[in-house]
Amino acid sequence: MVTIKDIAKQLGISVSTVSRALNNHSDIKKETKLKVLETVKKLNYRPNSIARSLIHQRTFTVGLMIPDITDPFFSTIAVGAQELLSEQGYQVIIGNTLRDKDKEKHFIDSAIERKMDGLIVTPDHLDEELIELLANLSIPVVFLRRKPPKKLKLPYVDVNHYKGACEAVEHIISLGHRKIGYLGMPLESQIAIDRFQGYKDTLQKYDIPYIKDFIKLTGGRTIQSGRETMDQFIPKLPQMTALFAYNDLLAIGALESLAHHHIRVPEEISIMGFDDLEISSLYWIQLSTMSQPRNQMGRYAAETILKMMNPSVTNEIPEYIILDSTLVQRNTCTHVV
Amino acid sequence: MVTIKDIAKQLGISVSTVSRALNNHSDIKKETKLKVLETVKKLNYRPNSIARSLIHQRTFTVGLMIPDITDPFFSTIAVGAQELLSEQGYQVIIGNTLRDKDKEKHFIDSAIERKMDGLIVTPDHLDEELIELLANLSIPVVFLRRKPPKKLKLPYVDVNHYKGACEAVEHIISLGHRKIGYLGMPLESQIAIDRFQGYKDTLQKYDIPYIKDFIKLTGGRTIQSGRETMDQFIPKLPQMTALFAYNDLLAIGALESLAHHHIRVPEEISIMGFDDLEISSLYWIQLSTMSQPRNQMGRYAAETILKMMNPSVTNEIPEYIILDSTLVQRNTCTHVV
DNA sequence: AACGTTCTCGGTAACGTTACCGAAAGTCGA
DNA sequence: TCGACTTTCGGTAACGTTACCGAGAACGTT
Repeated sequence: MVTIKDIAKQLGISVSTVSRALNNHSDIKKETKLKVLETVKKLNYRPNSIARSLIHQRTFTVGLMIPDITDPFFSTIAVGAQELLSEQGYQVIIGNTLRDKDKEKHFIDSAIERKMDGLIVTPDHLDEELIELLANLSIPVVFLRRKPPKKLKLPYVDVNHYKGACEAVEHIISLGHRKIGYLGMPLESQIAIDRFQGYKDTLQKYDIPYIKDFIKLTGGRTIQSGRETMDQFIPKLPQMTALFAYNDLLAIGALESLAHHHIRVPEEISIMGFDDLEISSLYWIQLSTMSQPRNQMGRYAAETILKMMNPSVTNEIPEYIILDSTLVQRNTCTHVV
Repeated sequence: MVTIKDIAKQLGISVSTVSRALNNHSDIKKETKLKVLETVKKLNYRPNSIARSLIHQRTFTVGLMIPDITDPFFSTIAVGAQELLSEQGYQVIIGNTLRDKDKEKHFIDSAIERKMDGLIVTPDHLDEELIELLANLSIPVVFLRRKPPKKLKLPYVDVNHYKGACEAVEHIISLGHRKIGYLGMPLESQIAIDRFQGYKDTLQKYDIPYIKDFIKLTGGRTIQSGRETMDQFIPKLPQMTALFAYNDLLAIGALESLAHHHIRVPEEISIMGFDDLEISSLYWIQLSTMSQPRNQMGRYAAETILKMMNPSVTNEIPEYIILDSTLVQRNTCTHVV
């Protein structure tokens, strides 16, 4: 490998002079600087950022821990974060955890040992061990899509799931529906709780009775599980005129089930999703849904971590950034007949 | 930051002894080793892999350059590569180029400066400059989804696009079709050339005349552009009984267009795709297609780069790995009436 | 008791780079 | 021509770690 020493030797000058030439210091003659740059090209020298990192105690890398890059939801967030960070010279290291606890822990370990400058995380398994790990971290951390436990006192970026659910249900109600079901996830995550609460509170706000038979919770977060759960819904269907799903995947699963049972959407039942995935705008689906600003979430998380990594008086670090989701009206939600 | 020095100081021993304790060397007393490990825990010491890299001249990082992580096609490849590499202690750094030439160049630059141990690339803009850059690289490089130019002499992993196209068209023919159109990409990439050639050669093999009007090439690789191009096809449609599309996105665009024009698939026309995306198995689409072993491609690329990074006599480095695609029969391809 | 062997440890240099300090050379005005 | 200042450079130490060599202690053998 060609190093700064080789250049110094070649020109008969010292390494410190070469270093200064390469880093645009002022105390160097223009002539020698040019000679150095010339030799750099000739020898195809490339600075070793490893050595640089060791001195500066900065690696210009940021870790981004997400559950699944295969999921367009998260990859879009990742792209948003990456765009901003790479503009600032940071390398983004994606940790794909597949919602596996050991992988989450392993990634944070690796972030410590590789001396990343910051960390953006969407942890799934936030148990005592992981909290302890994050608490002892000496680098900035931003939470994404999850409020950090009080103990941690870290900034976070999320959308207002509660408000989004309220608006979704409110829209359904504004179309005249009164018998509105909910197809959701078990109340194990805060997001699931918030969206369900939004559903319930909005019903109450409009004096619509809460009917337990209109609620069905699924196991997985896949189209398949949405479909299977909807199959169980079908018998009670005549009473229901609209259904609010926890997310687009479940909604699409429901659409599959309904199509399979020859129940017309939206004529016989209206369906509302949450997320606005790419596939939701497909010709055959055209799902009405709440769109989340995914790319922006990534960007805001990046912006926050940048502020934390480069502290200055003028840069206030926000406690949290809560974004709004927006209603996207397509073809699965219409006036009750 | 707590370093190896702090541990040495705390115990009144030398840093080299601590280092040997941490690296399982034999010339150390069990007693002192235990004391060291104890202090490591007490002080929450973490080895600094940056410093380690500097000495060992290895960073245990591998760069993975892909056009778009948002595309499930590439993210699945990435996951496959990541699985294998992280098992071996490597960190994967994903470079999302968005098919932008500057970003490709920038990522390779960054790979050099950060002293990555290896590189897996799917370059889009393989011009002289980029070839030169790759040629001067002192680290192993594996090409993915693209044959490297002769000048480079690097191993590559790909599927046999020609053979896949042949099998697809052969399957269509076996269903009795003789009037088979092609909806493709401009012949700018090798993949586009191979698939088109497979289409043409198979027609010839079965003495089916090649009709120019049955060929339409699109601009983009999106559903949208597939749809728009299909709209132009519609007038000539009565003569055609089947259509082979360059990939699933174009095929789905075609399905949209056909649905919009109330032309029934597969009753009036059969459609065949290539790639087997997740959405192709959706209830409303059920696209017959050629499935590419995406995860495996990533794994093989990882396996190859691992062999190159850890040379030994027993490990032969393959010149190339060509995988087969497999026919997935769904509902868009049926017997001609 | 003297010897060779094994076990255990410390000191030093090195990886590639930059910060810092001091010194030599050049410049300028009086 | 002299001092003061500026310009330009080199040497050294440091970042955190490991490889290498040599030395002392402990041990057993004759």
